[in-house]
Amino acid sequence: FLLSIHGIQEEGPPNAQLMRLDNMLLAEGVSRPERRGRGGSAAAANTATPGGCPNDNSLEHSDYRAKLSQIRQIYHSELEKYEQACHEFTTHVTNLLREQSRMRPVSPKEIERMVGVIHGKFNAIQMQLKQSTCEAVMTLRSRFLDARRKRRNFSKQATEVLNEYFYSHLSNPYPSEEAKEELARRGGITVSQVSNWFGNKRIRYKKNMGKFQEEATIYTTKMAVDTTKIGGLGSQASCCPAQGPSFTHGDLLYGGSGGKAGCDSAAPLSPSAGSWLLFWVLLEGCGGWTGHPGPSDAQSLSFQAQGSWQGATPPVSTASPAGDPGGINSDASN
DNA sequence: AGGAATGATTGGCG
DNA sequence: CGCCAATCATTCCT
Repeated sequence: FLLSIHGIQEEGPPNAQLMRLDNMLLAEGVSRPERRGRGGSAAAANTATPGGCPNDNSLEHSDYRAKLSQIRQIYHSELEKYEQACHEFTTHVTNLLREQSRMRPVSPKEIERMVGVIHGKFNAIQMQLKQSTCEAVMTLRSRFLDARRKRRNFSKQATEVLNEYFYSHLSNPYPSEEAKEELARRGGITVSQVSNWFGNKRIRYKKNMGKFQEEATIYTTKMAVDTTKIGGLGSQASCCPAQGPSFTHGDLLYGGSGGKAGCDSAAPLSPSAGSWLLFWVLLEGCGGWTGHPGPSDAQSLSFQAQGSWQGATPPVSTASPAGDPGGINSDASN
């Protein structure tokens, strides 16, 4: 008899929110499809059911699913508890009123009203439960599904491969789709990870080339050795900084403001380096990355002049770590 | 603990 | 659509 009353707790405004919560819980697979369609007792048998998440074809979120399942379990056990309590309370109050009806007139209307109030209270509690469950799910989602939170550094192999390509195509570090696939394959990562890596690398290299000098020399020399360059001159071909031996970090610097994107804009470079850089610039067709990815993909002169792709970055100069010359590699062999 | 490094995401642009 | 720049969030390193 207790499910006969249903009209009373039809609150207007908060209903929308409740709908939202219900929908979300449903979407997350937290609440069951049938939910509380019927009276209180319906929810009994579902606590332990493990399966049931519909569209969750998870790849590796077993952990996520475990946590979600935990949330669901708590949600249902709480929900059941509330419904049971509601039921008990309702019968209790009903009985009480019925008993009182022997002493004084108690209209059925009054009973109904009472029951309605009780249900309203318990619904409010359920509402809170749903809300907090939603919050928990949201938190969980952001914790597990947001890939940023699961970042792992790439393997040595992957960074090796990527850096190798980057520094050997420094003049135009924009791998084609095929190249990306190849790099992804060799590094054991995905193509989009390769793209991300190059995006990050370009911007960070450009932003602070000094930081990458060592790395650059490492990879360029490695490359040079690897390719068993042309002749004795090969070593210089790897350009200025590749000459690791002469000094630890190339400390040559480059007037930050100088280079503009123009082909022969190398003029304002430091005096000693100017000729070399100009040479390389010309040799490279002065292609900056920013310009055209075009034909400059020649088998990679491993070096390029600064003027090229990062030329357009004004803000660099201040950023350099205290006292560190914004050093770019430039020729220092003399 | 705190900062540097680093992978991923977001918004804007051509 | 790919890129850049800024930003986030985590991991690594001291």
